Amino acid sequence: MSDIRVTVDVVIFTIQDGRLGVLLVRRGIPPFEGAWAIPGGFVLPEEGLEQAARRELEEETGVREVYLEQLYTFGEPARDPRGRVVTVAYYALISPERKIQAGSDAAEARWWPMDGLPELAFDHAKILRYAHERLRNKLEYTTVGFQLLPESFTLTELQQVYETILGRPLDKRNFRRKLDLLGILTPLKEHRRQGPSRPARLYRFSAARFERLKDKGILFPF
Amino acid sequence: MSDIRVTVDVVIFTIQDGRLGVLLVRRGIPPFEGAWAIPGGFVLPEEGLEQAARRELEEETGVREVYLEQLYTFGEPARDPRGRVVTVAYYALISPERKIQAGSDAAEARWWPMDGLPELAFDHAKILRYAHERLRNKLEYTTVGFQLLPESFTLTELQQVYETILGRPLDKRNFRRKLDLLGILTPLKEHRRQGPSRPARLYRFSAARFERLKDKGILFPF
DNA sequence: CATATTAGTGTCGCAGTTACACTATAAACC
DNA sequence: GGTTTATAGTGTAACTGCGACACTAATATG
Repeated sequence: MSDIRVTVDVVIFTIQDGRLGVLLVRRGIPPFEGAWAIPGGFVLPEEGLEQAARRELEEETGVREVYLEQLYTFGEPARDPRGRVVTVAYYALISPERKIQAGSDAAEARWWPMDGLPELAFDHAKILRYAHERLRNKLEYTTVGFQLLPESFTLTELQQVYETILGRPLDKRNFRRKLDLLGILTPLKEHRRQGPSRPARLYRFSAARFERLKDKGILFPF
Repeated sequence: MSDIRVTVDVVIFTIQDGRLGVLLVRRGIPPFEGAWAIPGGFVLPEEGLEQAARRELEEETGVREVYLEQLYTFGEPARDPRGRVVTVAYYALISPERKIQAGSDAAEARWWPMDGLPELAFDHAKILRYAHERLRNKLEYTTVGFQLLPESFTLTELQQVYETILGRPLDKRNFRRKLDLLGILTPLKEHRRQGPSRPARLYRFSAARFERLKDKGILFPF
């Protein structure tokens, strides 16, 4: 009697040539035929919620072991015209190098920039807004930003990720000072050459260092 | 086929003679017969999730219009031995003066201090830990603390609420200075007399003032 | 060799935070 | 009514973190 259909929806963020992008799939059938939707699907009977979200994520993008966090659960009775559906929304961050096969199954799927979204099905516009806001907040006090970059990156690239998501420019020297104080970056020997200018040193995120800081309650202050 | 039972559980916090307290109900039937549990119940077919949580809250305590926030959704396949149950957990804050009728229906219900909990049913210990942590975090940057106090209160009482939940002592002068700077308290004419000592001035929270600050992005820094 | 382009670096002022100790007031007691 | 007792209430100084700000360094390109 009080059984309800339960789905997971996964907001998959990435960095799209300097902008924040999100993966959407196009609906081929009503309701909202032709509109775009957040990838998701039913939770299987023997499957945990996060497990279901990871399965959906892998089906859509082919990637595993990415940052994934529960966002919120949406359950307005009228959110799906076909009947009662409660959806547990997650969001994931994947680095541009990994977004190999957007849309492996038959459905049409593509990346959209967050500042130029198409028409969205159901209450998915609301879910996306909420996910974006959560990401912004999370960025201010954690290191999730690294999840959106490849393993090695330059400081300028890292700063651009932060500026993109926060939607405001950051001061280069202040940005670098804070990173330096945190001591969570390991400089590499290599440099990145691009165009007629000084090459930038590559760094990688040193998770071990970060874990120690996190244990002391020190987080990421941007 | 992928229908799942969906419940809401509501962690109801209050202040218990200077300590953080939570309302629990005793289970009269297996599984976990005799153990204590977070009040909750099934989501009705035509009912939103928050609406369901408010209904449970009112059934247990008789109070409405309290602070209520979605906490997290727990859905491990094995969390309920009777079958698949996904629970959307909420937490609520109610002031001591309002906790009139703990356990209005037949079930045994009582307040427990968070630092001396009984044995808990299902994964409810985990849910409580998570709720406590969320409350602590929330307290650091919002004004939810006021929700746990009666309409008028002394500064010492307010400070005790913060110390109780944060689990650390705060400096009296610094605490008062911050409140003064925020300007969200209105002093009243009355004082509270208790025992052989100087009476403390009563204050009340001025929500209007707070809303203006919130709009500017200024929050509560403890 | 000159030019263009991005990388990389230090300081100073301000604001917010912490640490810290004494006086004020009313009730209770004798 | 004077003394005792208990809690309320108040200011300052050092420190720390944060923002604002401009020039030199290194390589590719033509």
